[in-house]
Amino acid sequence: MSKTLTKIKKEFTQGLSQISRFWGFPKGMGAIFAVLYLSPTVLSLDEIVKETGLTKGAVSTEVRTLARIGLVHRSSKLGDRKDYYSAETDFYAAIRSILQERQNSEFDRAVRSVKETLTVMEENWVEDEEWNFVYQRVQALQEFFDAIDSLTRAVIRLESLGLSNVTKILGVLK
Amino acid sequence: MSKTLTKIKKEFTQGLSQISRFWGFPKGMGAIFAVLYLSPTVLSLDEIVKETGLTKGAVSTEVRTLARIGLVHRSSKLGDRKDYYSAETDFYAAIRSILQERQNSEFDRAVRSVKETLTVMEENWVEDEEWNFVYQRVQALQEFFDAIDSLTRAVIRLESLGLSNVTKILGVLK
DNA sequence: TATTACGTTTAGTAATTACTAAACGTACAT
DNA sequence: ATGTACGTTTAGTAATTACTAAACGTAATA
Repeated sequence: MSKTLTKIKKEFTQGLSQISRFWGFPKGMGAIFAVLYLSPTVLSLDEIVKETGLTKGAVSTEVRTLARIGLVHRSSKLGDRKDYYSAETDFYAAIRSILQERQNSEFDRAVRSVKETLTVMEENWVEDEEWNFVYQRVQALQEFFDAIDSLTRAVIRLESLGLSNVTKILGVLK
Repeated sequence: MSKTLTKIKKEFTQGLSQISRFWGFPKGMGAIFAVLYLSPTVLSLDEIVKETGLTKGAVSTEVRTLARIGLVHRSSKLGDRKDYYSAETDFYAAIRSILQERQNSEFDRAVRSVKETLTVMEENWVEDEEWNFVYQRVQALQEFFDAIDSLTRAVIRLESLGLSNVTKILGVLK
């Protein structure tokens, strides 16, 4: 019977690995999270190594980024120098955390560059048909990015993006 | 003067390439879209090749997937066997299209596998502490996925996810 | 001060993904 | 039917990313 449980855990882990890869994260990251998520107790780095089959190095770095984005938590026990890890179970909190993380990233730099293009054009304005066309298009894209940005900021600001809020949104969208 | 415009276009294209890569698409895809987006006229495949510096093969395949997800449109002129491409300018429409695309994908399969885990457990139920624990966790994740799924479906259903709707959402989220 | 038990870093390898170059297929034009 | 102008497919290469193995640093323990 517990044999079955092991199998179920393995399948679940595979599923999360795929989802992880789909969102552009290493699949090992999904596996690590899955193992922690299904564990009733906190796990040490070596235990994660054993469960996932990854090496210590890989788990060390990936568990760190998982902690950074808030999907796992690191803790320690007194008189024990191992670190212990557990999964965040509030996924909405995790999403917020991920969004926040992404705001400071490469992506934001790129989005800013669009805005800069816009100001550069305004400062060196040329009265020209194509110039005008390009300007309008860049502007439209920039407005779109701004809308997205407002949305993510709003989500980040929420204390809790719980089911209730999701329901509210669904209500508005009818 | 037009020299400046060329430069601006290039910078813009680079920005979109980065954004594209950030979201897990090939950076060439971003470049192709950028070129089309800034062009006042529809462009043939060879023109895109010239503008992006990619090869015909690459542009051919990537422009196809761009068309599939609705970010560019293919058209043709009578008495001309070239295909011509233009960029979708309604980004909200594009988002809808992308979401729709993703629903039929690998991702959805993985999400379904979580649900299957759940039913498998229900059918082979074992009265056991850990079993119970695992079941509850899997169930919680599944509910989360369902919430996300409702949201994306709602977004897809909207005829237009315009600024007005975004504003509405922001209003609800306060 | 040496030993042990850990986590981290690093240097190299495997796997994946994006891309190129060129062959190919097709339809139209001669 | 042959040549030409296109888009597509394919087979191989380059670049990137995920991972491994092992050296390393550090702090507690003897």
